[in-house]
Amino acid sequence: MELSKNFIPAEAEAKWYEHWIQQGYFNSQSDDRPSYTVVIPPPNVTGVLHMGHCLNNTIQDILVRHARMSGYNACWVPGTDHASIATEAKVVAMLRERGIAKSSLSRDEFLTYAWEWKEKYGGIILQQLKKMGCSLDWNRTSFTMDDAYYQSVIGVFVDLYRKGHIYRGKRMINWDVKAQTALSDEEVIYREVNSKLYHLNYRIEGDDEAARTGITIATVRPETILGDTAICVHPDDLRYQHLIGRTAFVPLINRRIPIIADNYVTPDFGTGALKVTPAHDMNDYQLGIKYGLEVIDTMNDDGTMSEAAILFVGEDRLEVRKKIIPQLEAAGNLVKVETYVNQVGFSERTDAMVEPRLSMQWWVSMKQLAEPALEAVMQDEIHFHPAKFKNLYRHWMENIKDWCISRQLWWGHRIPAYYAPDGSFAVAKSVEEALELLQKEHPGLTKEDIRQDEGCLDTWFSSWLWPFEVFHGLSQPGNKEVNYYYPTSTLVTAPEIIFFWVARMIMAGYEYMGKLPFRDVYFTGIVRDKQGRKMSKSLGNSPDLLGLIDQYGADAVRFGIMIASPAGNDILFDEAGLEQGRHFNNKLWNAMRLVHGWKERISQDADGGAETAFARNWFQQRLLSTKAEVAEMMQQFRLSEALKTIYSLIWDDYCSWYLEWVKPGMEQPVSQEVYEQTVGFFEELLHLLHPFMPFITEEIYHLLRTQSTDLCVRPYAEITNVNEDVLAAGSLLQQLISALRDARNKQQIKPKTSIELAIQTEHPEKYREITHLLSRQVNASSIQFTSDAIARSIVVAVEQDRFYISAGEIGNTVVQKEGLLKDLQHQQQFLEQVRKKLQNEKFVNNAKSEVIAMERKKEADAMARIATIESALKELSND
RNA sequence: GGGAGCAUAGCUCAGCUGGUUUAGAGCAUCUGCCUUACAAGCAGAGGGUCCGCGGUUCGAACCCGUGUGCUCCCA
Repeated sequence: MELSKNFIPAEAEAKWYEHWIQQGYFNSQSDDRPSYTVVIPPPNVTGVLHMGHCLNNTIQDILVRHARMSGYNACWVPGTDHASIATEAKVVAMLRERGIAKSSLSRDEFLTYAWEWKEKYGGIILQQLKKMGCSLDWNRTSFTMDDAYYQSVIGVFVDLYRKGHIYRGKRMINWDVKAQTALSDEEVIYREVNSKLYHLNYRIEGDDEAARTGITIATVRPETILGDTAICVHPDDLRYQHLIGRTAFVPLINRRIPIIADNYVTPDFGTGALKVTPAHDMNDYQLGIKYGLEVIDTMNDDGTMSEAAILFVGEDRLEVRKKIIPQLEAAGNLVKVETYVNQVGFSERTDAMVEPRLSMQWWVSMKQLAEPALEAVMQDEIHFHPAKFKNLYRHWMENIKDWCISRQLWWGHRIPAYYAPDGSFAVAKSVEEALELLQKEHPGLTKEDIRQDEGCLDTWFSSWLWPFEVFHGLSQPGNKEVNYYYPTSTLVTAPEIIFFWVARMIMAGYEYMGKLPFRDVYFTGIVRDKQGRKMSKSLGNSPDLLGLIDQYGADAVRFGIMIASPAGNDILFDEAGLEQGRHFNNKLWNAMRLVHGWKERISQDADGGAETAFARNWFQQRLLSTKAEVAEMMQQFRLSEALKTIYSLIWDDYCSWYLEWVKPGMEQPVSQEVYEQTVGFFEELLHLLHPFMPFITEEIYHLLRTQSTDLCVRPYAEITNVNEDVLAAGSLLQQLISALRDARNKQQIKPKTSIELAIQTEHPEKYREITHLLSRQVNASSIQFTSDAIARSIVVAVEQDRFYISAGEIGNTVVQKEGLLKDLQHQQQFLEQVRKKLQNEKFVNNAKSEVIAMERKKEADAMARIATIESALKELSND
């Protein structure tokens, strides 16, 4: 078979993904193996794959593939959430393009269009995950608005309402004027904005000095003065003492408002006098309650001024903000204008400037639900990786606020509350049930008389059920599937959604399943660009992931993103990482080509067997010990380190050392034994790497030799004990080869020039087995043992032994001498440090015996090296 | 204003319970090699007051305190 010079990712990726799917490897059915379950954090149905998804899903795939090969029944559930605000915005945009206004449609008509949109564009992201090699069980694809799921969400609402955890209340909320819906606190993004701080003077009732002077407040939202119902000052503020209790007039409309005192006011901000607008500011609202102030809502749903504003009715509040100033100036109320930078909230979905607003909404009271959820994490029933997120979690859970779950949207789970004409309402799963409930109070009521709440529920109110409802844990309680797969094993997510998703899933898990939803939570970092900026659509710094996969291959992309991403630390995305991944592909490919080429050179009479025994024995142990290390790292979710370890095992140990050691000479035959073992090692390396880079490993696995099964489902073998002596002998050899090569380099001995090597040691048996290896690796024509120094040679010291290099002409004694002197100084300093330790009685008494033994060996080695260097120096001066 | 985190080579970062030949990797740099697996490569090298200052300890990059600088989250 003809092998291409380089690995071609696109072909292998398409081929193997299809094969895996055909074989049904990713489909899980409950059986008697232990389960390893992961539910995907459902991406928005509107979403397309970005770097965050890439990182997150690569990690999940690594965990799932690793579990699958470790004997677990691995199940990774895909799906999407309905993303009510984002999807509704997309649908509205689609309708606009077709010339249809949402307001011209009935709810049902609109939803028909929405489903049409969802079927057509929704879930593109799931197709993209396949490109990355994600081993998801596609038979289980879930959606938060699937029929059964929908009913479960409604059921939970009704249940929580009946338990008293859900209530309806008029409260201050964040209002998105574009989407015309309430937003939860988490959906508001605060940004610094250059604003203007207007100083406005309010006239005061009366005709004394104070009244003539008036009182000056400062505001960045002058249009809200139309809703002012008080002015507040600090009770200790000497400037305003005499005004407390008097009456001021709102400019332009001359509403009479009281001047009150409360220590909420910061005297040194602005003028120290605060205008109070209870309907349009969170804090003002609290003041309003405290002092029984009137609440005047001056804004309509769409952000225009309402009738209550008296002026500018029907005009947008941001327009009014500009237009009101000349009028205030003309009326003599404008004192001055300052520039001012403040934090302003914007809608995460529509980017509209969010208006705090008083509104009737549905709430979940969180305190009781939070308790077991906090406990579970603090008691390590659920493990966070890294654990530092426990602090963050605790802080939030201990200061938890009620959750606003209603949204004034149509796309989503419609709130199951039904109103009678008089405004009384019932919460029930169906209109019939609601009618029954309402009829208790209103006997004559008919179905036609009652109407369902127009709003729908926050998307998170459905996704908090995800870990069990994807297995129908609520819709078919206690079914076989949920019993088997729940609690799930590991949740992989971004720390950004620790509150609105992770915490709430934990609450729902305990509330509805009576059990934790997952045992481990792995928090990924946030993917940033090279300059450390968060990736975002508006910055346009998000690379096109599918383009990168085309360019580098999925394995290289997975490698690139994983190699630089320790758990919980942000990663600066750099294409250099992907390049490294591509180089690694190339390395693997070429190692395969080398080994592959030996197949035709296998010969019964080849005498490679004995010669390479040392190398094979060493690598076997090296492989074993690395496998143990990797297993340990996987256990601890140190995935990036595990990958680095495997990378180095393959590149350095296998390719650079092992293959060079066992490689037959030019045109030389290779023994069956060496060939088999080398291929076997290679397979194990691919096996170890497979969860990280599934495509190339599967491809090479099958190119190496005919396989009875696929790598994808090959189980890992038990890890046996490691022979440390063999490892030590190997690393001694490596050290020796490097030192001799270094000496050759420093003396500028050309690679092609062979040397003669003499070894002076008290333990020649240490080297007997490796002399032929050594001679090949350092290009020595002969190796002998000597009891005396060799004249006119370069001496190299390794541990307590000396190695003399002789070559045709060894030139530069000056360079050699300089090098030796530098090394001598280094060794002496080192020895001094070691001795200082050993002479310290407290050290000798307190330290562990292994540590002391190590120090003694360091001392002996250093002394031997110093002696070697000194004698070499003497030789040089004799010349 | 409240909370959390980070600071290690030119750059990006590892370094788990304090002791592993006076701190590791990748990239970048330098030297020598087109050695028929791989120049997307090979063999080597240089490069660090582990942010400053105190402390605990026989021993600190690691633990404690403090200062400085940066980042994030919440209001």
